[in-house]
Amino acid sequence: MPVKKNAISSAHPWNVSPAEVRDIQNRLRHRVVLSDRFETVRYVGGADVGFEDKTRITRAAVVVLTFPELALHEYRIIRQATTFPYVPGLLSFREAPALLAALDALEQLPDLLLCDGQGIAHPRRFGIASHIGVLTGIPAIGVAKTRLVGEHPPIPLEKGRHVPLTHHGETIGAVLRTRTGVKPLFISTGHNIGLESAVAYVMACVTKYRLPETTRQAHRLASG
DNA sequence: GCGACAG
DNA sequence: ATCTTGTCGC
Repeated sequence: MPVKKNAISSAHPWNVSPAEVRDIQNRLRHRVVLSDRFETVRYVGGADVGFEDKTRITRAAVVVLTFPELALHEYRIIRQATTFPYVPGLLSFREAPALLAALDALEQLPDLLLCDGQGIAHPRRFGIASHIGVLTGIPAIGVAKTRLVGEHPPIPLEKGRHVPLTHHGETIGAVLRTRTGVKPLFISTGHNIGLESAVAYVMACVTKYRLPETTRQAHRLASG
């Protein structure tokens, strides 16, 4: 029997060139919602991507954990040919297709999704977390390990402390210390969630490591 | 023209 | 991201 095709990827073209993708981002950026649009969170998801065969194969992993226990409930791994190069600012066109396919295969969609990468802390305010959030409607948070754009003051060393990340005079995210004395994480709204809530949920998903359990587990599966 | 630059 | 060993520090 034919495999059911991903409803989202079939409705949105991914076979585009680096020249026309910025227009797509500028067209979709206006759909991003910066406030909480969800109720009780029972399942939190984590999404990450890894590569095989010298980046020829994209390996996307999505995990669903119970919240607030953070126990693994379900996970999905999708492998497919890589079709887009890595270009700063265009990450979603390289990684989102496989991630959407993995999300589409889930039995239980998460109430909140933590994505590896930026949300609106992006040149055109449309990083991968926003892209996935807008296309799926799932509240999403951008959790990046390093900065793409923006400036910020020094961050206090204590766990939980955070400072605003600004760009062109506007707050686009927060630089969060998830563990005392450890390199901070760059948090930003992806879609359907406010920044303060995003920071709180990320901290609620952190146990004893710098990265939240969602991203840690997704990363573990995306690597092999 | 010279740097910066998610994963 | 991926290719890779040892090493510094709590």
